[in-house]
Order: sequence, then C-alpha cells, then structure tokens
Amino acid sequence: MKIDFYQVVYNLVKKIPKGKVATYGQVASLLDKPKAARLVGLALARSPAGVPWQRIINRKGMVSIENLNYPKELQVKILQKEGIKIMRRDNNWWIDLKQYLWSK
DNA sequence: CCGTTGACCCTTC
DNA sequence: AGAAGGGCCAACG
Repeated sequence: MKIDFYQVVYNLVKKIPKGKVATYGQVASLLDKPKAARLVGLALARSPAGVPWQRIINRKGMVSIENLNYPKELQVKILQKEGIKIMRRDNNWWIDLKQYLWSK
C-alpha cells in the first residue's frame, strides 16, 4: 500500500510525547521537507482519530486553530490536561516554546 | 490533468 | 521591530 505524505506526518506526530509540543515547521524539517510546513497543517486538518493533533502549534508558540471543527479552547484544554502551562494574551493562547518544545 | 487550496514560514520593506 | 507579501508542495476536485 502506498503511504502518502500525510501518513508520514501522522506517524511522526504520534511520537511526540505527552507534555511536549512541536511546530509545523519542525515536523516538516524532520520529514526532510523544510518548506512543507503548510502541508503538515493540511494533514492535521484531516487527521484520523489517534493522532495528537493538539501538540502541533505554530512557530510563535501560538495556538492557531481558528474556524475549524475544533475550537481553540478545546486544544488548550487538552494541552493543559497534559501538564502544559498556557498563557493568555489578548484573545490568543501562547505556549513557552523554550520550555515545552519537543526535540527528538 | 491542471488549477486551487491551505491548522505555515521566511524575506523584505 | 513589526507588518506585508510571496513561496512552498502534496492532495483534492
């Protein structure tokens, strides 16, 4: 069976441990496609059950989901449950990447 | 098959 | 230092 790029993304994302987060660009780089960050986002938008999509955030450490199936609140809630501290600034949510960024 | 589509990122004003 | 614009590339219709 042919595995497409999306599947590879899912496999990698599943390896991120609880309590850590990764950025879209980071995931793309690990897959040898540093410029495919947007594809990672697309892949996660269609992620099947079992993929911890909530652990992927953008480069600034901000939760980026806006008008999709899941509200930002849900993502934040899950991450907090996993032990991550999240700060609120204006109407956005921020994570301290220095502290929580996953490194292989 | 070809154009469009993005949960992004980097360079340049 | 902050905003804006363009590039990127596989999947989808």
